[in-house]
Amino acid sequence: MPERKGRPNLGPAAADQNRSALVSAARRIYARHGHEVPFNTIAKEAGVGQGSLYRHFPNRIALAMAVFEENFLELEELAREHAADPRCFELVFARLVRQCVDSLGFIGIIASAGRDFPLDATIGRLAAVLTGPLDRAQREGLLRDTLTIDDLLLILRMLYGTLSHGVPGDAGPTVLAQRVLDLVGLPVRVADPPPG
Amino acid sequence: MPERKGRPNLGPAAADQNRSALVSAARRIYARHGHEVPFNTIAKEAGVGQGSLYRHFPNRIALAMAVFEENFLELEELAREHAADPRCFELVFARLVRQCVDSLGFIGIIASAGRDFPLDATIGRLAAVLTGPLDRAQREGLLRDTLTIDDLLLILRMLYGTLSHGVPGDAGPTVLAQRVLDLVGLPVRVADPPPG
Amino acid sequence: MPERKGRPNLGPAAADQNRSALVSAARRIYARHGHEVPFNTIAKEAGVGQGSLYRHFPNRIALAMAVFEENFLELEELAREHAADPRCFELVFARLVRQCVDSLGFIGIIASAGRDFPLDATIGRLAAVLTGPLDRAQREGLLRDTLTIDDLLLILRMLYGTLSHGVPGDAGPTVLAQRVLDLVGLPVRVADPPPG
Amino acid sequence: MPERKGRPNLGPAAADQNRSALVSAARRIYARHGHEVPFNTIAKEAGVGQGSLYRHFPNRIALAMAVFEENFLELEELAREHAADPRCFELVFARLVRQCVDSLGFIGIIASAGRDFPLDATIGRLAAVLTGPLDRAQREGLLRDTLTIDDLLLILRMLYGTLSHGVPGDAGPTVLAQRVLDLVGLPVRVADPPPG
DNA sequence: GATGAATGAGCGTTCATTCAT
DNA sequence: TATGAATGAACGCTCATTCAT
Repeated sequence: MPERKGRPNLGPAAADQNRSALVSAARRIYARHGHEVPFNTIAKEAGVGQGSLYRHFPNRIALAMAVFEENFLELEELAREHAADPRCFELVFARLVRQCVDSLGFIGIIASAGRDFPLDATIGRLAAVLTGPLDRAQREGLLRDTLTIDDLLLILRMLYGTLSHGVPGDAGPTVLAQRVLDLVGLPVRVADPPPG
Repeated sequence: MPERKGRPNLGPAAADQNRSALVSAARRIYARHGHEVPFNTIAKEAGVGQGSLYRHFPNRIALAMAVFEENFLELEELAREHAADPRCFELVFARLVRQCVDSLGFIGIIASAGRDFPLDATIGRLAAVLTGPLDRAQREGLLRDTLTIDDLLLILRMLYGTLSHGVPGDAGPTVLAQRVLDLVGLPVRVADPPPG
Repeated sequence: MPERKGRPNLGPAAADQNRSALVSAARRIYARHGHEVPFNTIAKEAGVGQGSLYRHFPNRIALAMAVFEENFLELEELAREHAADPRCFELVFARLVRQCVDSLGFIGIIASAGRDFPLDATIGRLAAVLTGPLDRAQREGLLRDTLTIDDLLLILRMLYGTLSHGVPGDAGPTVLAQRVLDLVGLPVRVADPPPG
Repeated sequence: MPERKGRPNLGPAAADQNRSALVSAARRIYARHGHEVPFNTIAKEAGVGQGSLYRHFPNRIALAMAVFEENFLELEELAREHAADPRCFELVFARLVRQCVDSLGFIGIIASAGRDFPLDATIGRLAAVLTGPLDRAQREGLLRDTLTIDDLLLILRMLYGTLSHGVPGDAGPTVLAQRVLDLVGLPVRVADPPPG
């Protein structure tokens, strides 16, 4: 007489559903409570057993990587689509900032992983998406010539660092991000968050 | 059945020594491991019992406050001494940046205290030290007129945010801080850390 | 790095077993050492991890409540069964006294919870079980008319108070309880404890 | 340059003062918070160093004993003064009840000392004070003949037990004590507490 | 594959007791 | 003798991780 109570066991069929439920639960939870919530909070929010969480993502880093993968794909596609557009840089960077704002928790996981996580590949991939658009923007005279990829990476880090420490009376993260970009003199307009 | 062996009890005379031993142990530990180390790691590093740690600093925030108090006094004295100097702003801000670099862990404590710690007084005090020097520097034409106190506070936050998430292959924090200042266009030269 | 050796994990199937093991361990431990033993002594006695103790009973009060619930059900059933019996009061009250003797530790938890535990509902439920039998016994002339429900509650409190402070050379609790009842002139005979 | 701060060290002269300050601080504290307050709370309330507390009373039991000694002297004197009075029992017992109400905390110390404290001597002394008055009262027909010294001791225990577990909405202890005495049929009127 | 109970190491904190001054 | 700082064992509780079903 199995399955007496609790969530029904839907069997293997539910695997994919569970996986995405976990990712979006993580987005919600991390946005609300930061990345230091007990790991199984996410399982609960996703309506999934704790074992399933561990099966899909053996640790927090794996979860973050999954989100980054989505983010990268989106970014790379955007860059490809607008390769010919002189304003490509602004488009891509604005989207990147948007992602950064939306994925604070996942970045936080990586940030606090320290040497447990080799950052090089991720940074390389980020540099790769940005290089083309940056060059182009500089050739068009839309961006000062002295700005390097490393500067952009540092700016991203500043952005994350600034946003990651919420303060009671803060302006919303979008507004704050815009102020940061303005202060470093980057002519990029942060888009509003997607509705929902 | 306490105190059977181990550390000798040096008596009340050691109180002040212990207090400063705790503060400097905290500086060391936080610099090496971030502000999330178990609290009593600090007691161990200071060579002091856990109870003494709690006697001197009933919680992490109290420890941070003690350090901030020292920092503020130093800053306020510096501002007073150089009130007449046109380069006062640079001196004070450079020192502030230095303190920020050296006190990352303590700032981290406050940053993660959230609503448990009323930030207003601290921010007000910071604004108060900076206002005079900022005005003066702008009158002297050493700083662009559009820069507000709020911008400075945001820059400090960016600075802290950037430094607070150490990354394996990082340049030293001093170098990183300098790059941040350069990126936001603040003509301030970060001093080298005091030896020792 | 949990669960490297030691107790085997018997899986969820053991949940119910564990729960009752905890309750009966608590009965044993509280009887032997009073309700102020470290909470996880009970886990150890039950042969169960500390986490399981907290899963089943998030705090001492929850443990006491579980026992009271059992006790109340027993009492209410007894009252129902013997509703027609003129000696119903004696039966019910004797059982109640028996429970009181056997559950001293759990009562102690509640008694020391102070304002953390709203006693009203529990007292109300107790009053409810006793009212019918009391009336009946008075109508039958088996009990003096002046005795109120409040008196009964006070007697119970006296009983608990008396038993709760064990004294080295004490007579057994059953004997002591009987002496208390005799002193207050309640014609109730305390049953012997159930064997085992 | 001794005595830089804090309470002045008055030297040996203050010994007696300190001792009584400690006892009356203990009365206040125990009345307000029960006997489980941290031991040095009493030193603080007395305005005395923690070392002095331990010098005068090496443990809680010693403190309780000191109070009991006072109580016994008072009781014995009262019994002696009124030896000829037929109402001696009532006087003495009422006073005893009053002491019991006022010294709940100290009794609690003893009650929770278990086997660490040999109760026999204390009980013997109590029995000794009560025997004469009890006999006399029975001879006078003021008390039922069946009442033994052991009954009286049990009544005291019931009294303490009842009062020791405060309950949020309780009537004052004096009122409660009276109800207990009435329930056990002891014709004794509990005096009001001494003012102050 | 999914479920969720079980495990126990580890951190924060308190407090009894000691002891240099 | 008085003072009060120092010590560290012990408890409450959380949560990462494992594993029987």
